[in-house]
Amino acid sequence: MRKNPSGIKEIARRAGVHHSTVSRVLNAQTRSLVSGKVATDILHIAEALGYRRNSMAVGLKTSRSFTIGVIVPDLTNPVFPPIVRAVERTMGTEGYVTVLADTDNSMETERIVLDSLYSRQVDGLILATALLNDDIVAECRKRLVPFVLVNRTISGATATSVVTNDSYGIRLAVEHLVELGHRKLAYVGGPLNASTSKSRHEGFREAMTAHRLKADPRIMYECRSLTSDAGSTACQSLIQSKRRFTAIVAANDLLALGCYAALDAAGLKCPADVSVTGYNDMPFAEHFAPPLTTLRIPLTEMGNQAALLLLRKMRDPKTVLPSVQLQPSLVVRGSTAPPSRSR
Amino acid sequence: MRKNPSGIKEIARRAGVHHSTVSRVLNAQTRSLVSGKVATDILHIAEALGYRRNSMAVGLKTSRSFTIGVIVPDLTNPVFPPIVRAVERTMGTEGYVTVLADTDNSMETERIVLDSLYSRQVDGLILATALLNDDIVAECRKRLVPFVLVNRTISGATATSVVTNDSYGIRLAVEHLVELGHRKLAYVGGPLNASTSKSRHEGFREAMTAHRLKADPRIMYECRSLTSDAGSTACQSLIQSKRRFTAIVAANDLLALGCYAALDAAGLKCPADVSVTGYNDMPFAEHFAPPLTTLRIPLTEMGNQAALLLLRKMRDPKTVLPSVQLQPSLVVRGSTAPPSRSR
DNA sequence: TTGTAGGCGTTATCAC
DNA sequence: GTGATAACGCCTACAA
Repeated sequence: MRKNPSGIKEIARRAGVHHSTVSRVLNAQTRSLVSGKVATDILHIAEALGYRRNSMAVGLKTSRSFTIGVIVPDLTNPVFPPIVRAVERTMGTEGYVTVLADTDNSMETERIVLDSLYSRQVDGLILATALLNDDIVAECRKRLVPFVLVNRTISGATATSVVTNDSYGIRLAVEHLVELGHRKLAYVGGPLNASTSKSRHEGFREAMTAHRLKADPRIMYECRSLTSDAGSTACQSLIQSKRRFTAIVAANDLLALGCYAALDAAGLKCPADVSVTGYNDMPFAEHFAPPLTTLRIPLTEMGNQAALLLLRKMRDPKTVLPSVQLQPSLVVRGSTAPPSRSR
Repeated sequence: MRKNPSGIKEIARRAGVHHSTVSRVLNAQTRSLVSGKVATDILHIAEALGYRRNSMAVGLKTSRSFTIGVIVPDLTNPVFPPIVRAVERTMGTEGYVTVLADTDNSMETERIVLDSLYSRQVDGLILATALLNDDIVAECRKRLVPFVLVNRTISGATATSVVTNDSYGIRLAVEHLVELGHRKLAYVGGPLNASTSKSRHEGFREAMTAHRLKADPRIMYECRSLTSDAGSTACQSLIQSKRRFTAIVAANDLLALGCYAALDAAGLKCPADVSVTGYNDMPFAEHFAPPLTTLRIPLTEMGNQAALLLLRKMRDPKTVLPSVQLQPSLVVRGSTAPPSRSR
């Protein structure tokens, strides 16, 4: 009255061999140690029994779970699904399974999640949640779990990460607007404790300086979150400040969307009165009203690269892997136009 | 030279007790069996050692992994992230971890994924991929894994599922259009092997009949996939057919978006020339040009309910759980208006 | 080429 | 209340 009538022992019993032989056959690497006939026999029996190896037992023995964790701050932010999907797929082809965790932007739930993942013996981690100085990352290091950062990195960039060149991206946006004739550019950015927001912020200032324009801090906003609402609020203040501006550089598509709303509410037309640029080229950005001029970042590519790096790191934890930086590209659509004379 | 110097045995050694005692303390349920003093001692040591229970060992022993799988056809379809997120969160509070799998709409990868999940001893499954008669579902049944379907169900609805009332939703759309004065309604739907598409299709015909209108099969399309491209192609054929219609009922927001594109390409204005309704109220639908009139379905709620049902089923696999049907609600925005005189 | 034996970290069932 | 021991399903020297 065995519980699982399809374990390795059961197969051994039916094949009339010892279960260690079965084990060898069932592992591709050691299969060659077993005589061809016995091997095919065993394979057939296993097939007939619908045998599936018990990964918990394997994991316990080998202390490898073939599981990785990916942690995102908010899956409903359209940036993440393509990344997660790419990671899941790439890892899947190598036999890894992906545990997804959404921290809802909370350090505390991130810590809980991390604990849960550790206790599940994940072989590696992909973090899309890194802040500039991030305790969590420090802890991953201490625990010696291979990990790679994606989208954001930490200060000093001392961990291997896959990010895009954010300051360059913003520079492209600024240049585009300047070429259109804009001189008074406002900036609506995200929280400066994330590398992306920080680099974009800095990129904005540098690009302005490079064009001998002034990055006026009075028309630069730092939103607390990367949401449409936050962008809307910022843009509202901007309008109420009565300072002159003919274009808004937003550090994120959602923020840009918020700007749309605020402009609209104030009776300002985009792009006739005010041009707006976003960042990320999120899905469907081309369908917005107006279609959003923004920076495309290769999300799927980021996911793939991150997975590939993690795979290498898990294979050989000692190697120091180079970080990868991908290039954003400007996608010009309907939200930018030459400045209006009247502003 | 022990490998993991923070296992239950190490704690036992330091506390000068047997490791089974430690085990008892570390399990909330059995803690009361141990004397208070010993218990707190052990807890402290565990804390100091940064002890995390090894779930693989626990799983091997108890044959419960505290892991569930959620399988989606395409994570970049904006319907799924909110569902997945809700599932992950609800399961998380009960100590379960969520493995995400994206099948990319392929039965074959779904089967592979499923195998991988089985071998990981998942305690339950949430499937967002069900087709009307679905081998995969049949297999889950055979394997006796608790599962619940979400969004789509199977024919006969013989599995517990959390879905919305799709035919009712489409009826709302039709009624809205009829009230605006439309009589010639075209329909752009999805593949009929999914319950959602089928119910919406039927809902359309029923609603038309109920209003003494004809659901003209010559202006009803069945797209092969629920993508913007497919919708665009369908709408293109519709336009080229030269048949009269003043409104399009699309069975999905992405299809509706495709219709936007095709109308635009043909020089037709929405809603002035043609009204369009979608389905799902995907994120940012209100930002489209024009803002999309569509049916809102409670995605987060669906995820939560599915998780809750699964939790109950895992607790007691014998109970037959009732399916849940949620109601969609019409969100009227800018893509619908009274029909133009000239059409 | 195949069998033997021990153990991965934990829980469960005894006995003390 | 606590300890001893076996077992979960599998892998892996080592022996034969």
